Amino acid sequence: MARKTGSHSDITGPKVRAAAQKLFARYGYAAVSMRQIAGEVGVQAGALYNYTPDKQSLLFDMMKAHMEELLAAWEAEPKGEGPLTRLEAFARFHVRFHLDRPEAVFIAYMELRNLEPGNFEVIEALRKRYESELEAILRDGQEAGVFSLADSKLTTLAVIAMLTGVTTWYRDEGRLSRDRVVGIYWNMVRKAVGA
Amino acid sequence: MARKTGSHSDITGPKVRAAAQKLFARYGYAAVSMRQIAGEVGVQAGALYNYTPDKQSLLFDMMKAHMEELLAAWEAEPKGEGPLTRLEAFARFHVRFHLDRPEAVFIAYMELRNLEPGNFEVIEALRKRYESELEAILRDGQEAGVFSLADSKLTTLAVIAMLTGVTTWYRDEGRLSRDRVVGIYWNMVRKAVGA
DNA sequence: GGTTGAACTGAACAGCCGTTCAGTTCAACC
DNA sequence: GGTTGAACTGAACGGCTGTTCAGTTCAACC
Repeated sequence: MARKTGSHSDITGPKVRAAAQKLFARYGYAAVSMRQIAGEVGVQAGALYNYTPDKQSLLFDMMKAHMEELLAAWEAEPKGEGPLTRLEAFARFHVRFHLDRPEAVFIAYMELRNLEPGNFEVIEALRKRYESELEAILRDGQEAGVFSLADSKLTTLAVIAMLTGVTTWYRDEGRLSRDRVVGIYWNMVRKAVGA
Repeated sequence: MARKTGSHSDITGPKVRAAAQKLFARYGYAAVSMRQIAGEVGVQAGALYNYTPDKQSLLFDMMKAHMEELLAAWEAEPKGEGPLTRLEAFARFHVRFHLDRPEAVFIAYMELRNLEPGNFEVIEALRKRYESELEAILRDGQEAGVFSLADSKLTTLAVIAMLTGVTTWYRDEGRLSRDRVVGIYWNMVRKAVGA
């Protein structure tokens, strides 16, 4: 029988994940100990094992959730018609989504090598599925004569690298507003694909 | 009196740096132990301390050397006249330089957070000096009416992110030759800045 | 061929690692 | 108010960490 109050698992569980995300993003997975995470949450290290089977799962679950959220959010995004409109939707969506989750993004790009082989494959597959969304748009636009690309695969990776790079420097208190940054990135992408 | 043969320090020293670079790039600084590095070199862990005062210096010296090599190489690069020519020189140089040193580049971008504060500042300053080289070109081109930029600072970071991204996917055995890749990236940069 | 000293070994140091688990706490229920 | 069980503590496990250092090796020199 589930208790309503007095039960902390639905509070501590998210706290554990939040603490792990914060610390992994700041210091890196390998440099963060379970005791540090526990300290951030306010419990002893042993208590963490009520919420995760091990440290690796903490990383993997967080990365998997991030990638699935990314794919689901893009699927739910209104995309409009035609390659140019869809590319604009993608560019704006990508920058906004990444600006909203700087920690998760940082971890997703930095901690791939700390995943055990089986876990790595899962995340890698999700990442490729996302990349193929952009590549499909670029190929469609290329065939329709809307874009002018030397190589759609290379362009896909170059565009994603450029857009994702926003997280390395953007700060909310900064000189440029979010909307302005999103608009500038979209403009650069548009020009880069020759549209 | 320095011995000519029989002395291994001029062999082991570079070996240590090479092993550290290889392992840091593959598994990350925090995940690599001094015993692993020693094993790669073929000595015991204690012997490493003939070549570095500590593990942190191994990382810092390698990153500092990389950044200084980057700046020196760019300084030595023939740049030509005018913003467009200089931008082309920069783009081609950047991609080529980074393709030649995938491990050092990877470490320089991934291990910043594992630098002690004082060391971090040094590397950060070198990185900013390099970025300002590109920004100067972009501002000159903007003022000369050759480029069309929404924001020179943002464009600087976006261009560098795009160009550096090449190291995440390029493989020598791949579909596209180095020269072809360099040319495609330059073309995307050129279009992105509106030239 | 005896001496020197750079290079290296191998063991030890204190301390932290991820993980386990018997025992304690205490709100929620009967 | 006694019982239950989820949540958590605190100590322990073996093993690994970066670093130190007395002792060994051995090529190069006098």
